[in-house]
Amino acid sequence: MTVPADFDVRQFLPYLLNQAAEASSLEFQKVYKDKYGMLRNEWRVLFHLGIYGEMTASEIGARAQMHKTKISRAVQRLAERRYLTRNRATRDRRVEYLTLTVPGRKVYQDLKAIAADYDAALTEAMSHKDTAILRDLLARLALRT
Amino acid sequence: MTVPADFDVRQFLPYLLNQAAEASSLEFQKVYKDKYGMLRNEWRVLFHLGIYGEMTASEIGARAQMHKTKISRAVQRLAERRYLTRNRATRDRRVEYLTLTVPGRKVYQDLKAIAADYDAALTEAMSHKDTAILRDLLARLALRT
DNA sequence: ATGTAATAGTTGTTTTTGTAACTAACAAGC
DNA sequence: GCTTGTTAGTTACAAAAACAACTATTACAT
Repeated sequence: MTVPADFDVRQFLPYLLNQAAEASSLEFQKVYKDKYGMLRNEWRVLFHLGIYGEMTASEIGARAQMHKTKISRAVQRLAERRYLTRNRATRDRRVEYLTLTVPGRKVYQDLKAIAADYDAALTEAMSHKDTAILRDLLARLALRT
Repeated sequence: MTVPADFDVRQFLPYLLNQAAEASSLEFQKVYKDKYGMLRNEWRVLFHLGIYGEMTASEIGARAQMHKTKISRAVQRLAERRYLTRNRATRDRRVEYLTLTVPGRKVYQDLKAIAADYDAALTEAMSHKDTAILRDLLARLALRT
């Protein structure tokens, strides 16, 4: 709890993180927004289903650290667009299994490829070692919740 | 444009950045929200004025990369709470000089101290060298806009 | 001097988010 | 079986953000 008298708020980690997150999200956001009319939460749900296959809303919530209302609305919109299908579980009828449709998987593959390119562009000016450190620290910070 | 077939979207930098930003902002957000009823944009405006002293809204916008409507509304609320005063410039009467009041500066000092502690807690588990890399890369990513 | 464009900041309207309350289904104890 | 508590997901309402249009003032070219 020792507070250095000269602490510079411009170096405050949450501030830097938010700035970097906003700046780096902008360009890619335009892709899924303009090209597919998707919101960020929808893109997140989509890509979790793309990675893990069939999942329930709660499972997505646990993985993505998203609140259930966000997921509920994202799923609704993705279902309207026919990017995923919902299947009520027989064993526990509260639960719904979510699966990407063929068009949904196509969108996922497309966005994933664009994301890969964009990620490469973002890290272009960084050393391989530094980006590894960056990703590791970010993942750890994200888990801190 | 070489896309590795095995690109893992979970490692996508904007995603990691957003996750880390959200997680690390949460706790501190509670402080300025619960203790001072402030929004994030207000805290940002406040701390820019705390650092740089008298500024105009546009100057804050340029430094913080915030849109002018965000600043306008943040300034309004900070003025209502008497945390800052607005002074119309005589030379160019479109411009307003913003300055923290004594209570405003007090709030800034308090939040800054808490931020320092919190920053220390966040980086506790990281090596000094790694946090330096982290801050540097984040700052660079933020500038990329 | 006068019309046109640019800048500083505000306001209004629409989206999106956050919070809390809700329904439906299950689980466990009695 | 029946009450009580828990979980999955949805919906309603309030708060906040995004976006566009606006006013006032200055700058600049003719």
